[in-house]
Amino acid sequence: MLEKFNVKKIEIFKINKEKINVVQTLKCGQIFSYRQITPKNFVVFSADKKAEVFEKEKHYEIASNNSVYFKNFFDLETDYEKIKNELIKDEIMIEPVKFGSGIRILKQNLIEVIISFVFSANNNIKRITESLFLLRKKFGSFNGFFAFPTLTQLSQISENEFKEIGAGYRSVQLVKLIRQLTKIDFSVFENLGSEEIINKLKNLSGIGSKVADCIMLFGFNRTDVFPVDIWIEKAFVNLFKVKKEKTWSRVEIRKFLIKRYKNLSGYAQQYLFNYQRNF
DNA sequence: CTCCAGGTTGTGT
DNA sequence: ACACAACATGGA
Repeated sequence: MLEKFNVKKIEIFKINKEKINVVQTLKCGQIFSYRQITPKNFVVFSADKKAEVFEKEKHYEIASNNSVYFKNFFDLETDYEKIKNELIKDEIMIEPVKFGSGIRILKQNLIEVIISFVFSANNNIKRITESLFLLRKKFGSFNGFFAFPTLTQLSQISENEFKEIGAGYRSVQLVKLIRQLTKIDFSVFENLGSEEIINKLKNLSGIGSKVADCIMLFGFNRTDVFPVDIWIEKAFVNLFKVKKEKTWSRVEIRKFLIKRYKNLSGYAQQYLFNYQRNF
């Protein structure tokens, strides 16, 4: 019946709550493209795909016509118990890990992550979310919902149109950035070391050290990076017993934390960010 | 009115 | 290499 109209069938799959806390995962700042309908019902958008999440007693029901994509998206294969047990060997991490124990790092769409985190610079989450919603609504394809604009669609957007959706002074950077992105073959990035990719990213308009690290973590799923923003600065001062006379730069904080958490830095960052922001 | 928000950039030393 | 003001915008 549905096939006649070339509509993919909506599938439902379940995720045990041991595996993930969807509320924590969506609200910890890594993703801007979701909506909370009721306390137990969320809609998540990624690129041109959509999933609806229903919280039940002991599991979540995920309804989507891209179930394969979202099974990967929620990062269900990674052994977070192992990661958390390793991290809490550091006493400082015990509370943050306990507080955000259901957080998973989502495997998001690369272009969406890049554009989203350029919007995030010197901005607040409420405004970022609103701007990105308007971006999808005004420039994304509609197929029951508004998809994130493709690179081709993004490259049609003018500086003024970016200003209209609240991008502010980032509008110039975004237009430049998108032009640069169209000339990049990201498939070769997979084989590069993290520092190499970061250097390439930092050459792009609107991308500095922190946004580059976010792209690494949320777009490339590299966990040997540590995005240091205002909240990590606060967490660092509050939780780590460092000399108070010295004022630590973000570069120094990043280096200190990566040396401490190594290839688990990205996970540690999410726990600390979430703890500092929401506790 | 001033300060802040998941910072980056250009310019100065 | 590091420091620092300027940069839109809406909310507190």
